[in-house]
Amino acid sequence: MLDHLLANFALHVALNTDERAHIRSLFQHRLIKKNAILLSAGDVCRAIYFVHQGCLRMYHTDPDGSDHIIQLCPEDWWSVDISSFSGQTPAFYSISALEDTDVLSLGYATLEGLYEQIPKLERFFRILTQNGFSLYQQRITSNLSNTARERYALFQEQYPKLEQRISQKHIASYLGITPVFLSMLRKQA
Amino acid sequence: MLDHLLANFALHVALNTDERAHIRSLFQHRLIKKNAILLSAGDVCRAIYFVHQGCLRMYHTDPDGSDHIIQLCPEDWWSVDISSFSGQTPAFYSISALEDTDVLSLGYATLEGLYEQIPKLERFFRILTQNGFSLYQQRITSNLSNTARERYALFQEQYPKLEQRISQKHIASYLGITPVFLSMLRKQA
DNA sequence: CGTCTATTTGAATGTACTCAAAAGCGGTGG
DNA sequence: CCACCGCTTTTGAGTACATTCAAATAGACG
Repeated sequence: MLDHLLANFALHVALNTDERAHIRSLFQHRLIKKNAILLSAGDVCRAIYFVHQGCLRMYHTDPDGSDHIIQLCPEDWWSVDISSFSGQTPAFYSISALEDTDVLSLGYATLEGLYEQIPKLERFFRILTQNGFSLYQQRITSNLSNTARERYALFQEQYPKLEQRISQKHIASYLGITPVFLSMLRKQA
Repeated sequence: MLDHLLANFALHVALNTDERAHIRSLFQHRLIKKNAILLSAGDVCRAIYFVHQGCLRMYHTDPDGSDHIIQLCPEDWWSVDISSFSGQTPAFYSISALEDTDVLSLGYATLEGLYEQIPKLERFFRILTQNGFSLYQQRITSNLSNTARERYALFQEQYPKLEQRISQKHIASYLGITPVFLSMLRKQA
């Protein structure tokens, strides 16, 4: 279970045996049942989550009551409301599970301590954040220049197989269209 | 000129006199004329830019030839194609000046060296990236849940006075609508 | 099974776009 | 200093993409 996590760290920084053992000892395992809520908007996001198996969604519920998914997190993705976590302030987003999901979590104080103990991790999370930053830029650009049909095709490329695992209404929410319209797109595809 | 820059660093990390002097010595000043191009898509983004005065835009030109602005950078903002810069690979975005603009630039190798010399800066840029990350999340959420009219109102709040400085077609490009439609929205406002 | 939610289908509507033409504005050169 | 050229903005008509509403069907879960 922790091997996936360590492999993820190894993508950007080299860790020795002691460091790996230390990191292993700090992450906590949690099983999140399908549809269970890991973070509710308004609460403080107290941990970052690494998805070992399953899938999380991070989303915002607007005043009309409709959800908009900002991030889908299948295996090996990190999920956190970064603004809430880094300032330990109330969250704008909620996080819930789309399938039964195994997550490894790391609390705020623990991570701040880790930055002191293993400064390389500062680098790791800077790079991780940069990559996410870059992905969001591409998504904005895609939302500005592509039609719903094109964005749907991109979703299928970027998340292969995920379409079979989660409901259409969640895909529609990620794409920024209505489930009704997605159904129509699929019919004509 | 460099005081704005140092004040920006001071927002997230504390620097001593020596460190400040060292940082001052490494940034280079450049004046970018209105409409001049600082980075062309396809080239490698070799530096990060801090805007001292004026305004930059970062944008993508799609296959149809239309531009989509991903970021507007007035005074005290940082601009860089992060993906191109961090991997020193060809850029997806271009950067150009919307007004005559004073920028302070820091080259790739210089920054990597700085991370070694002053590890606190790793922290600074992690936080800077986290903040940008969070802003992009909000922009995606806004694009998904708000109409063009609402997004225009948000733009006016988020960039007060900027509307008077740059052309409507660039505002439209940032909002993801056509200049024609923006003109119509303003008329009805 | 029965209930609840998700998906499909169709019709009417709305938001934003394209195309085209006119008007406004800014810079440049004579 | 004015006239001209090119680019931006405005205006209007017609169109396309995506939504809402409503009802029927299909699936999931206890």
